[in-house]
Amino acid sequence: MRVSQIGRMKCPVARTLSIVGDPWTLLIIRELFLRSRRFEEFQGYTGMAPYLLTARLKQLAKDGVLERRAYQQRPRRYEYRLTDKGLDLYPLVVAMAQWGDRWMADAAGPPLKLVHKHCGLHSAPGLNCPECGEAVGPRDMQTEMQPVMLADRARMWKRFKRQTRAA
Amino acid sequence: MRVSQIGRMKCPVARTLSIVGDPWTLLIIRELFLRSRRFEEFQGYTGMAPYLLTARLKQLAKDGVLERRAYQQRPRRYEYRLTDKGLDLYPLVVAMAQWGDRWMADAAGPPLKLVHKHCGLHSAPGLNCPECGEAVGPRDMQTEMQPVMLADRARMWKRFKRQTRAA
DNA sequence: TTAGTTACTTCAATATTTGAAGTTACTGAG
DNA sequence: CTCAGTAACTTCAAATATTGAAGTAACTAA
Repeated sequence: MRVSQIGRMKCPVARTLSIVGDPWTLLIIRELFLRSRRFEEFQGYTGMAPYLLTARLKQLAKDGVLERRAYQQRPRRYEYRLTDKGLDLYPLVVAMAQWGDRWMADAAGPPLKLVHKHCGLHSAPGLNCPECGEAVGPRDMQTEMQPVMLADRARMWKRFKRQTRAA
Repeated sequence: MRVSQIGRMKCPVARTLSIVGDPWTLLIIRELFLRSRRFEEFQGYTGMAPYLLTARLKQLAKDGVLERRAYQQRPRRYEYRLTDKGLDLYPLVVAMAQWGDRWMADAAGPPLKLVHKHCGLHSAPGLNCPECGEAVGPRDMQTEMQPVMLADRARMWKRFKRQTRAA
């Protein structure tokens, strides 16, 4: 299977990966949340090749994660901004930031602080149940694959077994 | 800059990306949360080439995200399990699943349901402030880059400007 | 003896990424 | 009017990574 086919899986994680499952793409999204707007800023702060940056920005615009718009005419210059769809990636970025702080920290301390504007708490937000408010981890949740996903996985498994038998 | 250098940035998001910023890697992690344990399962349910799977599993074990251990001798067979470091990626996976459900859904309905064992709620958990309990989005948080990160970004910007001037 | 299982490895063809350099369309200084 | 500067790209060849198909190793069970 090709990377480009991942989005066809009947799985919400795979579908998300098909759009933001690439390190450069996620760095661009980080930059957008850090308020970078321009091509040059993305290039400078991520270090990626301009060719790749162009390709990724184009794809992200196509996917509706960001919007490209001219911020001046003559010479025409563009800026890039997160759409609502893009802004909704916030939990994903926060989850990455938290994990990095917890497991990849160095002596210099956390490079980034998140402050809740309302209560002033200096700490990263965590996952909570919207009903009872409790903090949740993997042990607290039961994962139930629905028929559509089970069928898709059965199909993949069958295909895999067919292929290995053929060899 | 190369993808392999991303982890050197003084940014928790970049550091996390250096370990799980790859679509195949994240699919493996999804599988682990779906209780897949064996090489064959990863191969079958992700569709990835065995060569790549070997490489990714080796790297993830090296990074401490999962553990490889023999579940039988003669013939020796291995299984892979998330470590605490790996289990702590749960918010990331949940964030991807939620975003996929919200923005990439199709008529068949959500492929995956998460049930909070304690209160029985069928819904995905969201990001909340650990202090005041409020749900938080990008507008509710203030992002403060610390000196170590600002310095690193200044260095990257300078390098970028130097390079473009040279051309 | 033969087929089957599981966990890989090898390889050549194909695709993507990288780094360096070049292009376009302007503005503002001298 | 010319020349340096800026922002946003494009082009290209070389290096690197992925793909799909096939093969291997070490067993077990019929």
